[in-house]
Amino acid sequence: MKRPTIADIASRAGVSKVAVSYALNGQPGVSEATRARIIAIADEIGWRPNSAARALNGARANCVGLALCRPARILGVEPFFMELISGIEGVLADRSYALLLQVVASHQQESEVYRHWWGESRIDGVFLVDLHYSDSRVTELERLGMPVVVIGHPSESGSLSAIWSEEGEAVRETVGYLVALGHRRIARVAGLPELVHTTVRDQAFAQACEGVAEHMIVHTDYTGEEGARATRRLLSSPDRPTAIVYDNDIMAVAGLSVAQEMRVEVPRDLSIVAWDDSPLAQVVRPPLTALTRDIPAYGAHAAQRLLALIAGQSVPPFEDQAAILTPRGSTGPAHTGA
Amino acid sequence: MKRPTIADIASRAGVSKVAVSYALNGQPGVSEATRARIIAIADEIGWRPNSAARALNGARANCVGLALCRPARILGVEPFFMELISGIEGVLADRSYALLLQVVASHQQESEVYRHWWGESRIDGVFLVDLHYSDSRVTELERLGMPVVVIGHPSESGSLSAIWSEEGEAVRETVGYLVALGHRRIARVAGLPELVHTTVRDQAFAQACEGVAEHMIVHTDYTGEEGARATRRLLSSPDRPTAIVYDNDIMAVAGLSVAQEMRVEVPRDLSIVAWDDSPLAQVVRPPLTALTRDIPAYGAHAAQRLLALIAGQSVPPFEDQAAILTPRGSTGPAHTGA
DNA sequence: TATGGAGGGTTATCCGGTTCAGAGAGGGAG
DNA sequence: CTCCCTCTCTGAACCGGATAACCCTCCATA
Repeated sequence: MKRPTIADIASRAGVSKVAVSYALNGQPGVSEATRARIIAIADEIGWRPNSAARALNGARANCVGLALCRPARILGVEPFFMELISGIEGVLADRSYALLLQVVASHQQESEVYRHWWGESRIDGVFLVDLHYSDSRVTELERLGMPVVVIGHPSESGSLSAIWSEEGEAVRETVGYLVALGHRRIARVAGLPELVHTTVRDQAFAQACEGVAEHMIVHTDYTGEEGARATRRLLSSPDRPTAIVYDNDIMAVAGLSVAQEMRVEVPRDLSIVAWDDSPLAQVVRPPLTALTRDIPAYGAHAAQRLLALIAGQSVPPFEDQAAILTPRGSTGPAHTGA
Repeated sequence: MKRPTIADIASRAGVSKVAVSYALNGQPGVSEATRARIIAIADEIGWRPNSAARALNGARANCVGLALCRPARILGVEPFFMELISGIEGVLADRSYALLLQVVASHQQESEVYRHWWGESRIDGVFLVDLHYSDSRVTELERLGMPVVVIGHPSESGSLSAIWSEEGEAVRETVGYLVALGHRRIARVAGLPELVHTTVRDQAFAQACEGVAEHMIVHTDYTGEEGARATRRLLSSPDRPTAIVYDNDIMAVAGLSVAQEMRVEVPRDLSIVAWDDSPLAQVVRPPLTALTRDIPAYGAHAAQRLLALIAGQSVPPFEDQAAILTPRGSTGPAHTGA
C-alpha cells in the first residue's frame, strides 16, 4: 500500500529518477517518446508528487491560510464567512491551492497560528480579516515578511496589501434613500465597535445624516439577541426612530421580530434595512431591504491578489465593488405619529 | 530572513544536528544540560520544525481534510457546516492538527481532491459528509486505505468508521409530541432525497405517523425558496396539514413567512418544527420549536475519532446524542376547521 | 577528417529533519 | 589493571523530489 515515488516509475521505465522528474514536469531533457512512456506509467500506478518533498526544495507549499477569530456561535450564523470562503476556494482550486483553516479564540492565538504555519513552511501566505484599530496582527505579519492580503480597510493595514469594499458610498445611498422616504430619525444597530469597518460605517452614517436626520448608533456583538435587545430599547424610547439600519441580517431579522412583537408595523411604522443580503433576508415577511454585495466575488478577488503576491508580483490596494441597496418590503415612507 | 534550521542551532550550540534533533524531540541521547542549552537557543531564534522535512520522513502531515460538495449559496446559509467545523477545529487545534478545506462542485471532484491530498501526503485522514446511497466516495476511500471518519449513517459507510446521530428517535419524539397536541395531518418538508439521512428521517417519519396521523413528504434542496414553495403548496391543498416539520431552519423560517402571508396563523392554524436549532430559529416570531443538537460537539467527536484512527487505534461506530425537541411558540394544539 | 552543437540522459548534491550504527569517555566490578 | 557497560554524542544514510553540471551520441558543417 506504499505510495509510488518517482524512483518506482524510474525503475519500471528503465531510466533514472531525473529523467522521470523532467518528464513529469514538462521540462526539456527527455525525448517525447520517453516522456510519454513515463507519463503513462505514472498514470497507471497513480503517482502524485509528494508535496512534502516538493516543499522541501524551496518550492511553494501550494497552500494559504485563514484563521478566524470569532466565537463559533457567530460564525455559524453569519453567512459572510462561508460565502467568503467559497469565493476564495473557487480561485484557489483552479490553481490547486489548498486552504488551511483554523478557528481561534484570540488575536494573540491567531498571530501564533500564523507564526507556526509560516515557520513550518505550511503556507505561502494568509488572509487577514476583521481588522482592528492598531491591530497587533498587522505588525506581526509585517515582521514575518509573509505574503498577506488584508480583507479590510487600507487605513489600518500598514504595509500589507488590502482589499476592501467602500462602505461610505453604501451608507450614503441608504441614508439618502431613507431620507427621501421622509425618515428624519434613523438608527444604526452596528456590530463590534473595535472593528475598523464598524467605525468607518459609523462615521459615514453620522456624516450622511448630518443636517438631514437625527441619528443614533448602538453597538452589538452581531448576535440576534443583542440585535433584538437594541431594537427593543430603540423602539421603547420616546423619540423612537422610524428607520433602523442593521449591520447584519441576523440582527435585522431579530429586529423585525421584536417590532412585530411590539406591534410596530413594518414598514408602516418602522423601516428596516439589513447590511449584507442573504436568502434569510428574503424569506421573512416583509422581505428585508438589504445592502447586497457579491461576497464570493469579494473572496475571489482577495484570493487572486494573494496568489499574485505569492508569485512575487506587487499588488496595489484594491477597492472592490460597494454594496448596492436592494429595496424590498421592509422599507417604506415614514409615517408620522403613532 | 531565512528561516532557522536545526543546523543553525547545531552550529550555535557547537553540537551536531543529531544532538539538536534529539534534544528538541525529547528523546534520550543528550544530557539534560545540553538539551536545555539547545532548547534555549531554539526558542531564542524562533525555530520551528519544517513540516515538509518532517513529513518526508514518513511522519504524519498533522493535517486532516474536509471537502464540501454543496453549492456555496447553501453553505453560506446553513449554520450546520460552520458549527461542525468549529467543533472539529476545537479538537484539532489542541493536537496542533490543521484542517484542509475545499469546496467542490461534484462528488467526482471530491474523490479527486481526496486522491490528490492523499497522494501528495498532504493529509493523514479525512471526514466524509453528506453520505449518499451507494456512494462512490466510500469505495474510493476504502481503496485508498486512508483513515476516514464518515459523518453519517453507518448503513452506507462500508468498512469506514461512522459517527452519526440517531435520527429515528428524534423523529418519533417530534411526531409523538405533535400527535399529543391533536395533530392528525402532519407534513415533512425534507432535504435532498439522495442523502442517506433524508431517507432515514423519511422512513422514521412515515413509520411514526403510521396509524396515528396522515403524513406527507415533500423533498427540496434545503433552500428557503424551495421551503417556501413547498409550504405554499401544502397550505393550498384541500386537506392541508396542521403541522409541518422542516429539515432545516432556513426552510422553517421561510415556511413561517409563507404561512403569515397566507393568513395561516402560527401556531393556531399551523404548527411548525425546525430540524436543527439556531439563533435564527429563536429570533423569529413566534420562535420556532426545534430539534436541538450540539453540532460543535458532534464535530468534536468526529475529530477525536479521526485522530484515533490516524494513531492506529480501531474506532467502533459511534452513535452520537440524538436531537432533542425544544418546544417554543411555533407549536400548539391542533385547531380543527378553518 | 576534425569540430561544434544539439538532443537525451546520467551522476552528484541539496532541501531539513529523523534514525541507525558506532565511537569515545567515564565508571563500576572482578 | 582489565573488561564491560552506560552515557553522550557524531557520521552517514535516508525520505522524495528538484537542479546544476557533465557525458555520450549522432549529425551537420568547415
